Amino acid sequence: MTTDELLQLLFPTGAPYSLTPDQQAVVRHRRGPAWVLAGPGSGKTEVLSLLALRLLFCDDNDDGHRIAPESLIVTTFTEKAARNIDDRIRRYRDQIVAAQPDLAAVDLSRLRIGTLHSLCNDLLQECRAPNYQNVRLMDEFEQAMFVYEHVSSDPLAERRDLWATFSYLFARHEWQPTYNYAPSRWNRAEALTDIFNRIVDDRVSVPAMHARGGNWQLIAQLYDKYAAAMQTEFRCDFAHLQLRFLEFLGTPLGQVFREGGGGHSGITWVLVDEYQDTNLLQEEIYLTLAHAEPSSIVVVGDDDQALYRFRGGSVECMVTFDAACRTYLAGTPTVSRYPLVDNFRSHPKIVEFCSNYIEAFPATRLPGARVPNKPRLRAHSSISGNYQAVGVLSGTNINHLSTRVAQTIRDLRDHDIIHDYNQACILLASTRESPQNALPYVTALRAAGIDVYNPRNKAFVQQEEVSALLGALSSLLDPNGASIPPRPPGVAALINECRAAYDVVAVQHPGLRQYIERAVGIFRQRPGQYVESRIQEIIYYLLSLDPFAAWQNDPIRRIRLGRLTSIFEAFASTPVPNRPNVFRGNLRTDEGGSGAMNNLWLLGFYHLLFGYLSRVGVDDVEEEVVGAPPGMLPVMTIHQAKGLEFPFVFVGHLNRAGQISASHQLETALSQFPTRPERAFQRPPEQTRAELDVIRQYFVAYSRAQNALILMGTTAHLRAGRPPCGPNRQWLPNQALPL
DNA sequence: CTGGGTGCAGTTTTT
DNA sequence: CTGCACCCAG
Repeated sequence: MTTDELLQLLFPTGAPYSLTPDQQAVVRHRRGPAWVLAGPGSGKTEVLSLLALRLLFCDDNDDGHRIAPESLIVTTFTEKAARNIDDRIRRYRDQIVAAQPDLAAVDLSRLRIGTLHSLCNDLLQECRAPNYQNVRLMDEFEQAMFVYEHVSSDPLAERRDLWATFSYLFARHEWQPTYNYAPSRWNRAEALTDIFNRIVDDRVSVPAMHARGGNWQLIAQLYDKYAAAMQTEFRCDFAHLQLRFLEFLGTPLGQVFREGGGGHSGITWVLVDEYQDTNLLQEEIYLTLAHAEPSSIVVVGDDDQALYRFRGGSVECMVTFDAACRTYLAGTPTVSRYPLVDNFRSHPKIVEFCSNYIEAFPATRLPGARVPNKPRLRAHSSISGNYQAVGVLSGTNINHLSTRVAQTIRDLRDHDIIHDYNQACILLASTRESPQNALPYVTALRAAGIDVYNPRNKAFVQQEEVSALLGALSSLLDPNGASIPPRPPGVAALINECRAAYDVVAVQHPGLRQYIERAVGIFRQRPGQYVESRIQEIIYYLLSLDPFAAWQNDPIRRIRLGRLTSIFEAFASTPVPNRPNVFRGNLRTDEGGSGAMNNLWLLGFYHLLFGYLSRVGVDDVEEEVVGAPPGMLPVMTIHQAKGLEFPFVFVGHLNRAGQISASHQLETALSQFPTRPERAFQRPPEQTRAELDVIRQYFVAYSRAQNALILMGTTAHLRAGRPPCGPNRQWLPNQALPL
């Protein structure tokens, strides 16, 4: 099948939808590196999927053959986006095979498609990479626990003067450089975790840190200790997973994987979606994979939609992709540049608004902020009509504003402008239901009789079954609550909340209460001893008793309890240093015979487990289906809405200024030790980077809207004139919504 | 509409 | 402690 035949099959003449010449150019890309600059709603994922299909099914490729599925890597940043590409490829494949049954021989199960993390994990195991055998991959909580156990109590990490250099890693109320003591052990563990992840994601040279001496040398020593502990304990974190893969690519085995030989065909094409969220480590992986000529690597992204700096994402990788190719690739590669500027999603006024917005800020014109000479977006959707597609909704204060928003959405539904509440969406920086965040909106909406769908409200631990199980465990292991730490207050409050939740449940379920009382009695008779059972077994037993057993029949409650169990599992599986085969899950009773566990153990239990739950917050259960259930109005974070679209989009939190965060400061500090100096970026100052991050975040929010975009702000928000509202407010519509 | 005093609350995102 | 939101006086 030729490319022309493929396109004719999928988009027959006269069909309502066909590819534009710009899109076709990407699908027909022949060889070498390609840089696809895709604006919002430009069909970038579609184009990338079609390119993959062309490579797999068409025989008019550069070398006149179809690409073997295992020679093609298709990857992106989030699970959701990866599934999206996978679904599209499979759906089109069925159409192709229906028309040409002989193409059923193309085995898509061998296609390497997924997030980079999952590909690294799968490929390292498939290739039996020696540096990644029998390794347990740690999630964020396990990693922090691991650092707590193995690094944070090192005398080097207890030096106050060390932390004075990194004071920005601590919340103001946690620790300040003026204190005459070091930050708490748990705070140190979290700060070290941040630094270690950055070192790996940003390709920081640890030898250069050693050579610098002083505090940098201390950090380098602590990092080495962490890396060594992971080796001996057979653990790996997310960042090191990718580093292991990069190391593997440099070995002889890895070279066979890349370039073929011994029955393998090698990797010939690398397609990357959401490239604006790539970091330096990932960049090096992609370009190492594509190193050999003709280096067919296709990256697709929008530098204006970069959202993930906190995770090491460097928009500079997208902005300077041409320079990266010259650094890493063999020969002198020509980078083909494909702008996709046609927007198929939004009303022309919204498209114009978004273009004006992104160009209104002087910061976006600084070198390095955006891809040079990027063309403006062009409206190309079927949505039209001469109505006010972009408007402002304001109020004197947040409650007044929320009431008007709720009333407006109610009116949209009552007048059948939308047929279901899930055709509208409220986008906020944070959907936590606290007074500063989503609470006023959610309260006003519920008062107006609108059901709200807000799964990312961090309310997980507030759910009855979760707090009751935590409370039951606390009551079993610490019957009088004697070991509850008074500080930090948030942790103590959470523990007491959970115990109160258990008390309520215990009254109605004598079986549960009796089991716990019996267990306390047994512990009392065996002071100072290790207990036969581990904490996991106690939890499974508790789950077999009512009300937990009955709650397992409710699908949502069962998922919540499952999630809590896996958090316990992470907690319990952390090895205790210098004690072979002893884990946090092993229990030892108190010397005094009080029925409680060993006091030190309990402090860890409270500080680590409850501390984690109270500080980080765990999101409540989310539906697998994207978008809100029928009849419910979604309240979402902007990150969550990435890649989605809604007819009516309401955007709030227009007062969020660009705050310099720990990420920005760590990024600056570590950039003095580049592993690859030729890829060290000339970045704008921190304040400008922070401002650009906010501008981009709200660009994502605004470009979600199909039919109408409504900006929500109090008069004070709108007057403050900070991004995302200012400083040049010419782009703001001068007409408020009538109400 | 703006500036200042008072009072309250206390990041967010993912693998 | 700081920084914001809100309210009120001009």
